Amino acid sequence: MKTETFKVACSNCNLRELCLPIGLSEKDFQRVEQLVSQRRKVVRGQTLFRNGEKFESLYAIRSGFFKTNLMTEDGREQITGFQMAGEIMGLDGIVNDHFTCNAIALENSEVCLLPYRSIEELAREIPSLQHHVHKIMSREIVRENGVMLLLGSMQANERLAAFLLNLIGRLKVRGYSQSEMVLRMTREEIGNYLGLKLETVSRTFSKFVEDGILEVQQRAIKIIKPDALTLVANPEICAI
Amino acid sequence: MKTETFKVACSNCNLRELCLPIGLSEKDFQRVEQLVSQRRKVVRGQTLFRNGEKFESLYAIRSGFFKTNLMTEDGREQITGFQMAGEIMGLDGIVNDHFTCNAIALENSEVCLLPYRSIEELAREIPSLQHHVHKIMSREIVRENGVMLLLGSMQANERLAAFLLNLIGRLKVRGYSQSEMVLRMTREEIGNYLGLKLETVSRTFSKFVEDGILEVQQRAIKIIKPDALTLVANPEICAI
DNA sequence: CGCGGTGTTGAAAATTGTCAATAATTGTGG
DNA sequence: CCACAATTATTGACAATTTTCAACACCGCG
Repeated sequence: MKTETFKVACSNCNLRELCLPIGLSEKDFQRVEQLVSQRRKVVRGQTLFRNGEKFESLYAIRSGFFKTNLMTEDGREQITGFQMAGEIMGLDGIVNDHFTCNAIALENSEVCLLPYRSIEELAREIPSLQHHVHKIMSREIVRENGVMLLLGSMQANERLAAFLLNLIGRLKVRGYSQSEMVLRMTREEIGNYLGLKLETVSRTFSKFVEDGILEVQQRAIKIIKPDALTLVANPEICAI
Repeated sequence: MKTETFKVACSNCNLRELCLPIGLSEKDFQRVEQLVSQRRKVVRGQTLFRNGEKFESLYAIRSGFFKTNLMTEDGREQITGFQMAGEIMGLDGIVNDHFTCNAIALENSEVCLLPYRSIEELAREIPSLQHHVHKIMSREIVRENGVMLLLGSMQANERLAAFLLNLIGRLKVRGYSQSEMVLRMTREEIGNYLGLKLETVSRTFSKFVEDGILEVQQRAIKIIKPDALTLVANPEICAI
């Protein structure tokens, strides 16, 4: 639970265009960088923050992979998102000064602490930072809207296809292959996020392999026919 | 599509504690009020804003009732929320300067325009307004997390129970009865929001009536056993 | 090398969806 | 104000998708 302090956080971080607004002046950049003075390592399986805990910082993922989830009292889990490097966690904590979900590392990870009060202060002085914060929150709202569409209107194969395309797209932005990836989560976690049981996820993977759309070796996924996958995820195109 | 201009918007509005931060100084209150200088009437069925349209304002509902939805190209709809007086719409537009969903009035309504650039400016000068904006966005994120739990992990009867309790709770805050309400949406719209077909919604209503939990006359709902409804919505309590 | 966690697959069950008929309600125009 | 049409809601019978339960295979690690 200890938090190490570093001198410089952002200058040498190749994710800064994801975390920070572009076009900051040298001076403003330094002020923001000063704000991001603490990092924390989170080992696989460890909880970064949990429901009910006091909210004081947002967290930017420097490296690694997380899930956020809600747990009901009767033990049901609902995963609300998978987060990768450059993404921000903890926005749910702002409204009530307490986190309302849990964030758990799915691999050994490192996060930068973004003390919320300092962000507010600085955002008042740097308009582009202010707008950036708003955009990050708005983006999360739009993402969740998309998940609602997925959960509310799509079938198992459509959900999984959309999920895989989403993941690979985000990996592509970060410079990874757009055809291959290694999943960080179990079938059960995928199913949980998508509102399906793990067996359904497994079966759907098998069907995609049968159809020659994917190659699957456990968690290693290779997309053979990206267009076919897109077609499954977006039935509207199919209607042409 | 015309927008009328009024002198005073917030002073005489009994929803201001929902829209605006509390504890504003007289001076700051006036500045905020000046910002909210335009209103617009939206008749039942009319679209307030739609996907793709340029984003320039948030909208606060002064009176009436809305739904927001996503439409896929193949004609599928997903309702992402129902909004009532005092609630804010349009947060999805910030990230890309364009709305990503549609807002449709479910009854004759009136909204206040909150020009986004002006909000940003003023938020830089009034910390409590800044924090209030952040809280509104954070609250929306938390709400959507809850919907994900509902859609991903709950069964038809649980979904409907949670939905009804949510609606009646929000109405209660606004001074309405906590046991009776008139729904503003069709069974199809309820089902769409909850990831169910309208027949399933109808059947579930009938079952609740059978069990003596509700009285239902079309859209008029009376909650006879609120505890039983809570029990259906929150199975964890049942596990005691 | 064996064990625990993870993943796959089959068969049966359950929930929800689909299709269809009917009823109730609301809106519209004469 | 009434009649008719259109929309909305209810209910039944059957179908489809997904879940449940179970058995087994695979992988990584101590």
